[in-house]
Amino acid sequence: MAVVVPGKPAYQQIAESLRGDIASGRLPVGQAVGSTAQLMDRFRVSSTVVRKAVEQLRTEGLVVGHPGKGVFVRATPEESAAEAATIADLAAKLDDLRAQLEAIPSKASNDKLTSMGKEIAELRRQVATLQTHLVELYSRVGQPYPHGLTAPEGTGERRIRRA
Amino acid sequence: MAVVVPGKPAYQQIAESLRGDIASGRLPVGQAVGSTAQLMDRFRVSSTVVRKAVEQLRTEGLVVGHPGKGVFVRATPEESAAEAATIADLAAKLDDLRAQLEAIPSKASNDKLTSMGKEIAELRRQVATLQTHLVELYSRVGQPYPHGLTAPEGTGERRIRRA
DNA sequence: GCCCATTTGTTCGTATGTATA
DNA sequence: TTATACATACGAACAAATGGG
Repeated sequence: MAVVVPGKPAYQQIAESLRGDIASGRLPVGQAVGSTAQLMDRFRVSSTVVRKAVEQLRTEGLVVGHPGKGVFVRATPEESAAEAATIADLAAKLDDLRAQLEAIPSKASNDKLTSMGKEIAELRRQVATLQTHLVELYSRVGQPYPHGLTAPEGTGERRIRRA
Repeated sequence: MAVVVPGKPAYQQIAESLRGDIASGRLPVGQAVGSTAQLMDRFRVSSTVVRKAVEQLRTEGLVVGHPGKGVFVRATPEESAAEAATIADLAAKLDDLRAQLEAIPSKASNDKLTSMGKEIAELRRQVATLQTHLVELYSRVGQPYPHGLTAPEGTGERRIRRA
């Protein structure tokens, strides 16, 4: 029987317990962590404590809740820590995404996909817009935009110009 | 009079309001944000909503609470944005988006184009979701979204022409 | 030192709205 | 429609820390 002991908030103990289950694999990704009622009975606490513990795991990116279905494991603590990080990582991922988008038309050009080329182009424009906004977000937080991540060339005349 | 309107959770609205006050300097670092009772009277909500809003700011690292004294501003959103973990969501969605982009060329080679059209539609939906999260990221920083793109409709090109 | 009001943090119970099955 | 489940919201209570009398 899982039990909470005094000396530390109950919701933190429950969060640590569930976090350990996720890290050890007893709660694999995609598995439901159990409903609020089940966790209440398991740890012998009120609904408030259970929801607060689950909410903490949700903010950590470990679980995700779906109304009417349940709360499911989304990632392990290691995965979540790798995903987290700074805006720099986000910028790098976005740059990779843009590079792949620009590579698509060349691969699909040998086929009769010209109609879909416009769709791809639209996707590229949207990604380029996202990157532009990300650059602005950089300036607002006072961080320098990492190395020579250039603006998209073929999709527009957008120039990344930072102070 | 600060008032919460329906359509969005009250605790989120209050958190955004206080976050904006911190970002604008109306609540400088070291300043008390006001007791729970004061915020209850100011926003006309229950103690639960106030505590949940303050708790969110605390998890964001903007404020720090001292029992018996009060809750005080710890850092500005810009300062806290560097180590903000709220970007984890954005990074995860970018990973999913990139994974689907990698799957496109293979599908174009050994599959029909009909399924590829659905893939493109799904991609566009995810890019739209990404934009939404970027808007949220802006709000967390305390700055309004520069505007120019909202939800995607049709294939109409959106032109981002901001100063 | 002692009491007491204030304040945060935690916990309890309950109710409502919405989404899913 | 009914039942389940999460998210939000209401109110209340207690412990711990702070500060004033």
